[in-house]
Amino acid sequence: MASGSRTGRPPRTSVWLDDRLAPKRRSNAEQPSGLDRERITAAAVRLLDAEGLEKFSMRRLAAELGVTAMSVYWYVDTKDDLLELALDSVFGEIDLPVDSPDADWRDQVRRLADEYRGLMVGHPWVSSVLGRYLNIGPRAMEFADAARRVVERAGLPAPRITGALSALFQFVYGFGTIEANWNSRCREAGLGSDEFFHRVFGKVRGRAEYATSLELMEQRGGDTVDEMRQRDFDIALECLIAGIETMRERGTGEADAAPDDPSDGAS
Amino acid sequence: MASGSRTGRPPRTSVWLDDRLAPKRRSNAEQPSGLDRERITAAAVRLLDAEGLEKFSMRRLAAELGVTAMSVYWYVDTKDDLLELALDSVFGEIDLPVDSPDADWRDQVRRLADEYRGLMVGHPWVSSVLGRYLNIGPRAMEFADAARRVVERAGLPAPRITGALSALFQFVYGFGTIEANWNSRCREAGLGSDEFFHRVFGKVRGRAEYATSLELMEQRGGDTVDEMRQRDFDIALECLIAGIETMRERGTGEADAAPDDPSDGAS
DNA sequence: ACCTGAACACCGTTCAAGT
DNA sequence: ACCTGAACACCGTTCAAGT
Repeated sequence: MASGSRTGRPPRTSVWLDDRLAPKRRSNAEQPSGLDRERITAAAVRLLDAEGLEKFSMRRLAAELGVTAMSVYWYVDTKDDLLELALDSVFGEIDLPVDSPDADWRDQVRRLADEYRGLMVGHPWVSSVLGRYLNIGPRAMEFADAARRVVERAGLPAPRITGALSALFQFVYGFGTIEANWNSRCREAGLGSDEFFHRVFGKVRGRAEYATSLELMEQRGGDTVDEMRQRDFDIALECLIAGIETMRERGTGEADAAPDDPSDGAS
Repeated sequence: MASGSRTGRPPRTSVWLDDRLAPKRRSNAEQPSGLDRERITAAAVRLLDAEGLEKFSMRRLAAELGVTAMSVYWYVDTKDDLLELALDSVFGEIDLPVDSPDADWRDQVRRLADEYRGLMVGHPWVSSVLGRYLNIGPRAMEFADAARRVVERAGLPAPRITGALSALFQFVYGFGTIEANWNSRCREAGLGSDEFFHRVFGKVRGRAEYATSLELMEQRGGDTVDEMRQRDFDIALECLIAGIETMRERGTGEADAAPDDPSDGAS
């Protein structure tokens, strides 16, 4: 009945949880072809960046490494595993804030949000991969821990911290997804952001369904698409930070812990 | 040089912008096989719901319709076009608020957010499709218009409205993506949300990288995964609403319009 | 106008075989 | 221990042909 069991073996959950090859992950390049997990992952990231997730294939990757498609399977169980490895590897690019209790938590939130957004814009395939897997690799966990420490310093009651984290970083995720997708389409069309915008804009002019949206756009005349986007991001982020500040001491808690559980302040 | 031009014809942007077949979209089922766009789209949605985006294929869909794979191509240019049609069709399920100026905008925001989240959870493929295409179908536009009208009623200065919209709905998008993905994995594993959680939880116990996350989880003992998720969603949404309220009159505008443009209050 | 069949250029992955 | 080649069961899409 369970759809994942048609091949006999149980459905995979994540490289980080059930990787048959994990212990043999020696990075010594003593192999005939100089292959190892790091080299494969790095090549995957390079290819994903250059050609996109759609065109990425095990065969294409193997060719890039000068090797047969099946050689890669010696180091990696499945394509899914490889994508998870690539995902976690780019999380390593994020510059995490040092734990300085004198710094303003708001600035640190802004910096983390910028870093996260930058990751998604810099690697347009990240959004899609993030949405497909569990994202529990070691570097993603470091990022999550850092984010939690920063938001904890805002002084929220404990049960609200995960909600605030969710508001912040799910927003950045959604924003980065749209932005990365837009950029990819521009690249495919061989156009700059503004040229592509005006092409879409032009095709839609005069159609009733788009009247109000067009109107909204014309009010913001004079700016580039990138400027509008940056401003929306900044405003949204300030909105979130201000929202978090209001939740520090407000006693209401309609949405807080279960109705008959008064242990909100527990460490 | 542009990567999209390898096939000779220009890269597609959207069914809604360059659909060669648009005018012939007659819905009279006078065809030999009773096929038309609506029937095809409906079947696609059914199949996507039942088996997921990964397993969805033109051949599989054709089989479901009792027809050859290539028959579908008479009504639809590409698989991408079909996915955009399916996406817009489920946007039609969203129950839009009537324009009642006496209702509290906060309640209407909560309702729209719930509807949007419900759409993504009810159709786990929606998140992925949303992240890949432009989402400018007629029903998606109606939703966007409704959202804009609701947020406008919060009384923000005009240049902040799109930022606030972004904060709200990109958050719901991100949240819904994670949630839908989690649910899909549970279904694949043939487990309930809590059982699946405890499986992952168990595999990770004792590993240093996961120590702080596990600690965080244990503090919330006693609740089901769904309850925790619902609470995070509610708290995040209240955080966003509170944030929007603080942006109504605050004069700072560090992130507002361009520095030398004082025309903020323009209609 | 609508539908089919065969074909092209791909996929991820398995498996037996090589070194 | 590591890598290859052939094969399986698929893809999206084109194109010439049928009715």
